[in-house]
Amino acid sequence: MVQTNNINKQKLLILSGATAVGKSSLAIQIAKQINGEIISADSMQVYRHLNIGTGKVTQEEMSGVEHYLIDIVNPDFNYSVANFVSDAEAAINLISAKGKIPIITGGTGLYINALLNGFNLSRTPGSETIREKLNDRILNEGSQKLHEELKNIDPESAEKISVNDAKRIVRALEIYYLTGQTKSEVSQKNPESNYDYLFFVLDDERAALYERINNRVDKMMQQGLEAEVRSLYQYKNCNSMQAIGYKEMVKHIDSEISLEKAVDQIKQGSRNYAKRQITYLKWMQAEKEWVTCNDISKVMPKINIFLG
RNA sequence: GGACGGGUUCCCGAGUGGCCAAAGGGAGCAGACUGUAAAUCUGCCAGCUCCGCUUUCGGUGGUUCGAAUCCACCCCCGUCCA
Repeated sequence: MVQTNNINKQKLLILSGATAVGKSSLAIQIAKQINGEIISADSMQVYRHLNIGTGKVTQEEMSGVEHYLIDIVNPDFNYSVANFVSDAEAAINLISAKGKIPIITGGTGLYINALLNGFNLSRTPGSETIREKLNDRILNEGSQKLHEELKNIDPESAEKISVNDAKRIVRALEIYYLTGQTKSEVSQKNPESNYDYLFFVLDDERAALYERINNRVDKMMQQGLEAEVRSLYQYKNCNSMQAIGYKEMVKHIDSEISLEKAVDQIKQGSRNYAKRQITYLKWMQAEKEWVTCNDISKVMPKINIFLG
C-alpha cells in the first residue's frame, strides 16, 4: 500500500462492486461497527421515487445509519458526475465534522473514480444548448463527420475516441466550443488523491453473481416494480428513466413488449451492466482489495488496522 | 394415411452447387471510459502445429471436379387435409 503523505488526509472507506453483490448491507454492518455514515455513489439512487428498481435500501434496513446522496433530486433532474463530486465532498466534510468515518458505497465506478482521483470537473463545464446542437449535427451529418472535426481540433482525444462513439465525440467537441480549450488539455487529473482510503471491491463467481441478479429482479417484480414505473411514466424521457428496470418497463407499458419479455430484458441488462461495472473497477486506477462477497470476514480486521 | 413447410455453428436467424467456417442479431468473454456512466463505445467468438490444415449445417447413402445447398431413403418438428 502506498501510504505516503496520508497523515493529514481525510480517511475514507470505499465499498464497491457489481450490482446485487451485497454492498449496501455490508456497508451498514461496517458503519455500525466503526461509527460510520454512508455516502451512496450511485447514479440512479439519487433520484426520488425510483425505489424498487434501483435497489435502494429501505429506512428499516438503514437501521439508524445515516445515508447521504440518496433521494436528493427529482426524476426530471439531470444529475452528473460533477454534481456527485461536490455533493460527496460536502457530505464527507459533514460526516467528518461529526467525528465519524465516511463510507462510500455504490456501483457507479466513474463517480468514485472522480472523487478519489480529483477530476477537475470545474474546468470542463457542460452546456445543454451546445450539446443539443452537436447531437443534432450527429443525427444529420453522422458521427464520422464530427469525429473528423474533432481530429482537427483535438487529435489526441480523437485518437482515443471511436468514430462510432457519438456521445464522447459530442462531449469532446462540447468542451472545446464552450471553453476554447480541448478536452485533452483540460482533463488532467490530480497526481495524488486528496484522500487516504481503503477500497474494497466485492465480487463473486460470475455464474453465482448472475443468478443473484436474476433472483433480485424477480423479487423486484414481486415488490411492485411495474406499478412504480407506471407512477413515474411522465418522466419517461428523462435520464433517470434510462435506468435498468425502468426503460424496459416503459416499453412494456407502451405495449412494445410483453411483461415477460420486459423482465427478461431487465435481467439481461442487469447482467451486462454488472460485467461493465467489474471491468471499470478493474481498470480504475486505485489501490483496491478484492473480496469474495461470501467471505467478508477479513474485511473488518483490515478496516481496524486502517483506522488505527 | 395424404399435402405442404421446416430441421444451419451456444440461441435466434440468413444462406439454396464453388466467392461458406457459413450474413445479421443475441448470449458469452475481454477491453475502453474525466458533466447522460444502470449511459456510450471497441475487440474476440468451430478447432489446430493458424498466411495453411482439420471437423461442422438432423441421419445415412448417392450425383458432381466440388454440396449446408441437388437426388433417394430414414428420423424428428410445425401447419393443413382425411
